[in-house]
Amino acid sequence: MSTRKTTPDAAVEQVDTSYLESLVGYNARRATLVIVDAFLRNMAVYGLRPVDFSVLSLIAHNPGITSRQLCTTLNIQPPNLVGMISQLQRRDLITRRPHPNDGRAMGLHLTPEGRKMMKQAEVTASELEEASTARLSPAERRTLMQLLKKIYI
Amino acid sequence: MSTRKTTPDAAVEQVDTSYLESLVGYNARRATLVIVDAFLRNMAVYGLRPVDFSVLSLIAHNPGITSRQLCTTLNIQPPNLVGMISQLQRRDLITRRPHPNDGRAMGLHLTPEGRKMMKQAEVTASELEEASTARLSPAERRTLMQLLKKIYI
DNA sequence: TATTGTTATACTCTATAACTATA
DNA sequence: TATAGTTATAGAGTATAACAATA
Repeated sequence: MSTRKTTPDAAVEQVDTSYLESLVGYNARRATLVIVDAFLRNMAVYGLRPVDFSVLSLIAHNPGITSRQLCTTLNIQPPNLVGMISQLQRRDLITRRPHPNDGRAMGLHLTPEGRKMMKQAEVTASELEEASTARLSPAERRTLMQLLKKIYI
Repeated sequence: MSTRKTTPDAAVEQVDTSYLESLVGYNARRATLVIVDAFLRNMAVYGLRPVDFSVLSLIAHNPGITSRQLCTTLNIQPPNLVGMISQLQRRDLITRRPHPNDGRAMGLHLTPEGRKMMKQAEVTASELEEASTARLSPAERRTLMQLLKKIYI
């Protein structure tokens, strides 16, 4: 049997997070959550979540893109895109036209209203980026994106 | 009425993602998903999701921490932590002991089995970090974490 | 009166199986 | 036989309201 005295429990005053903060994954997740939160607040006026903005932005810069291409690019499961597309169509932000080469697919395009809204939304997104990275210099911001790309590309 | 000819739709061959890739939020989210995916695969042998690992790691480095402190530190809603804690307790990885100063709270501690498992799990997590950031030099890895902290702290 | 931990519950997000129309 | 889009559905993740016990 042990002769060591049993130390009474002490309360934790300050939580030590140094180990978790030494992990890239933890830091990347925390930073992402902060930016996504800011995005949700600032994009609420357009009624756009991050995924809606990504979808509309890809359609804006790739007129005629198909749902399949959106799914592959954004890692969305096809069934989960269906509702988003029909909602954006009901809001008269996008139209679906027959694909020129593939009778199974539909090409997605912004409507004039969609174009007008995205022009403003991309300005808001840029302002939001500036605010989220306010403590970074332009050079640090470029470095950060290069390093993040080295992880996921 | 317009005299402009209607251009027939063209198919999108290569999806242009350059705009999205100019946003820190997009890059941070994509990098996080890659690391989380690797985490899920490598930590499955321990039956730990990222949140379980974070909780156990904080308990390991802060013996006696309360549920409330875990929630605040990890941005978890208290009702969502209850199930995790009881599951970790059922797996005999943690114990709950009365808090020394606060009769409402319970102090959380690792069991010997919990300590043994987390010792291995943290080694796996470190290996995983190395693999996820294999294309980064040690200096770049340090820079990346500094820049991410500048966003979320 | 405020806080810790809890239950119940709802809402969102994500994933899978199976179908149709076309390639 | 494979692929684009769709439906139905299940599971995981996240959020809010309300309560008992204690501060």
